[in-house]
Amino acid sequence: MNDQVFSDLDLTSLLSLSYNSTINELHEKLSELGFDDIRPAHGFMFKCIIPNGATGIEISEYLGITKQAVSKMVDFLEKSGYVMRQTHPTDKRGKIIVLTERGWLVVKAKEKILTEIEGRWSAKIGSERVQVLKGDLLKIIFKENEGEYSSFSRPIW
Amino acid sequence: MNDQVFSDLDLTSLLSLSYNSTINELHEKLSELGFDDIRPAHGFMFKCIIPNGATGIEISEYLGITKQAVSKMVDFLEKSGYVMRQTHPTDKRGKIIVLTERGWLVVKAKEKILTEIEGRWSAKIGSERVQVLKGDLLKIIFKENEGEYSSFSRPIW
DNA sequence: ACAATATGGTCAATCAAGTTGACTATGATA
DNA sequence: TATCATAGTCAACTTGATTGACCATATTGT
Repeated sequence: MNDQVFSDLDLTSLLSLSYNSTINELHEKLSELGFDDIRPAHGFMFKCIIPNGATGIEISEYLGITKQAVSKMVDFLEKSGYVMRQTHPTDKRGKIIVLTERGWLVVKAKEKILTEIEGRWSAKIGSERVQVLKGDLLKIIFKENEGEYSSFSRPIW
Repeated sequence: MNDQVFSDLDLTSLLSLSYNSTINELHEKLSELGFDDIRPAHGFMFKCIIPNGATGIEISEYLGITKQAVSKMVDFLEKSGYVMRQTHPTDKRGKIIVLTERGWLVVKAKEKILTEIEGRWSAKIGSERVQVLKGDLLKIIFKENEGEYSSFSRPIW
């Protein structure tokens, strides 16, 4: 196999590498803190739940998977103590998924870790450049013609 | 569920969104060109194969999956005409996976599409800024302390 | 030289995370 | 109030990975 020439990477590969290395570091650190059963998709779900809970259907639309798959994920996360199913206040068919105390702990830990990582980047390229970077990425994901953000790709965590 | 405030996204989410939207667009366009059976992992494998072929073990290390999983992928890609297994020139145990003509076609198409996308970005934020962006991302994925690029995250395509 | 061990690849069984389809209970509507 | 729609769960299946066993060939140590 040919060696990868890093200085010649296209933008897509660079985005992939930087994103993946961030997510890997995040989950390594979470693992060290005892949250070793949390996968990226779980954090993605937490983002949908925060701050006031969400129904299974809402989560499934957010994650882009079926409601049955969400139900299985919630089974797992409920068993491991991160979320709870609550009865829906107005709709007796529905349930609301909310974070438990442990769920909030992992969310706080995630924020701390990501802040650290972003801080390391600021130390390396300067915080102004990080702001420019964020602004540029924001412009890039904004679909010029359609005037809205791309719908098929969603942030994890 | 709370609405996503796009202007307040952290860097990780921005990287995820921009990466995913790029990959989605790439595969949509490939699909239109008739390469609808190609998944991102396949393109990743092509990158390892180019330009002189690779053994199954090499590919498995590159992709970070088992050699058995690679073998199945190669079965699929061979059946659909993108790669071939060749006998290894010196090691009678081994085989070399190489691209077929159709395999090269999809690689060329991918390059064209990614160039278009990067060009669109240049048109939007300016090509100098795209260069800065690339340089910054490169610095970010370079692990300062260890003096080497992060090993667990690899580019797709 | 050759016995012991390591390596490349495949086969088979299994696992994990998703899917589709069927169903129940409740809600909304003609 | 009869009908249709919706939220959630159960069960069966699909897919892309895994582990373990195996064969053929290479490499190594004595």
